[in-house]
Amino acid sequence: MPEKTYHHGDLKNALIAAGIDILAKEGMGGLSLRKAARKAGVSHAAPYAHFTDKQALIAAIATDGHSKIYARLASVMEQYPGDPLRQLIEIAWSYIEFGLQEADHFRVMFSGAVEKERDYPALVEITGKNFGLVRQLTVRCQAAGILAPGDPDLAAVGMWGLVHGFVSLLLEGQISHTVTDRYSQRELLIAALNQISRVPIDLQNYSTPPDGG
Amino acid sequence: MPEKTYHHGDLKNALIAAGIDILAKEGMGGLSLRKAARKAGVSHAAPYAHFTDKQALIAAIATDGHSKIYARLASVMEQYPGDPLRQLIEIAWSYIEFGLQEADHFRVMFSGAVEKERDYPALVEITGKNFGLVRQLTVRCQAAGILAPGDPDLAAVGMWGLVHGFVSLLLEGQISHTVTDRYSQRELLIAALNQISRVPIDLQNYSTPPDGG
DNA sequence: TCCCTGAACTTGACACTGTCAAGATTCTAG
DNA sequence: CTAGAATCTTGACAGTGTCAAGTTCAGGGA
Repeated sequence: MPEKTYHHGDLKNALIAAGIDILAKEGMGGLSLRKAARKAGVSHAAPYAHFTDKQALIAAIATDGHSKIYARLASVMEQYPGDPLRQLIEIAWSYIEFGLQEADHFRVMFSGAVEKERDYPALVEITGKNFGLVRQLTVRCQAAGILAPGDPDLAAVGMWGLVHGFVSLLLEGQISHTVTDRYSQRELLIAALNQISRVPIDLQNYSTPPDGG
Repeated sequence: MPEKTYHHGDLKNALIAAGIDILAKEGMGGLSLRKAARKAGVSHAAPYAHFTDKQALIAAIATDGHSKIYARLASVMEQYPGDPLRQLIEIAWSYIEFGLQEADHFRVMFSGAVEKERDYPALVEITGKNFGLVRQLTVRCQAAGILAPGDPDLAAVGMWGLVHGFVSLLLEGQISHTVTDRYSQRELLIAALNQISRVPIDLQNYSTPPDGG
């Protein structure tokens, strides 16, 4: 049990956690430094000992989100070694699940909430790591004939773009309801992937994520 | 020259224009109702005669953005009748140009800044119209063998997702600099489109938008 | 042991924001 | 011409990001 001391002990992480919580419950508009401070049980100016800015807290929250995505994707990657098609599908699905479940956290990461990423090295590093993972997946899919051959960087941009754009449009309600009413999100994903896949993906075989996912 | 009268005359549109201007110069963080009011030369509470909320102004700005995109895309569509491949490429390019040139306006439209689109019928209508246009393009591309056959709604989601995701990732600096340093945005787009296109798109032929675009 | 330096935190202030209520002004339908 | 609606102003309130000054506390050197 943490004693109530003058020094919090782990305020920085407590503020990040509080911020993520506020984000989940009230969305971007409800997120404020003072509210996070209140939630962590400290005074309104305490955060300035750990974050230069509100921007800095937001950047930390975004960094946390990217780390969580990396952990998810890496875990899925390990789960299906030697099956790049399954890796592609389940990694995309995992990405989408995160986006839909943690919508506002996802938005903080990809919606320009962090105005100058350059200023936050940890953020730059983790986003680079994520791109590397996507690139790695791309290379394997190319070797397996799932994706077209060519510069893997270019293929990675196309593939990731497809998946990311799909979540974004879904998240912002840009996809007509005449479509979303007729198909499940999983079906929509498979269909989207089928547009870049060189081998046809049979909906039957991949209609649901396998158990133990 | 507009006289300085008590009644502004066109305050609603003036506020939208002011908002767009602020967005372009200071980004989302700099946008406030009071600043827009100041810019339009009215008192700080005047906007409430035309917008119930700050959200309502943001929704109006988003609606304006979607209309502008629609106008762009429709114009490109007319420019190349009977050439669906060119339509696909130049529509995608035009979409991307808007996103990159009017980055913050674009973000307002696609980043959850409008929390309840449902409440803004004009916004819902124009986004539906845009999806219709994308769908129309998709059908033509399918007929020409450029996109895989099948439910055009599904194909539209995949195609639009690809383009939209590409802009979003570019805009938020998620694409590794090792990639963006080596290729122009136009090249990246062509490469991305090549991943969903059934017919290979020769970079040579489409490296630049044709004159008069 | 004492002190002292720096980090972590509090208190108080400032300008700015979204929003509401009350009043002033102008437009327009009858 | 007049009544009511639409538009706009003024003034207020709570909440916000941020800074400056002071308070508490942990750890190291004497």
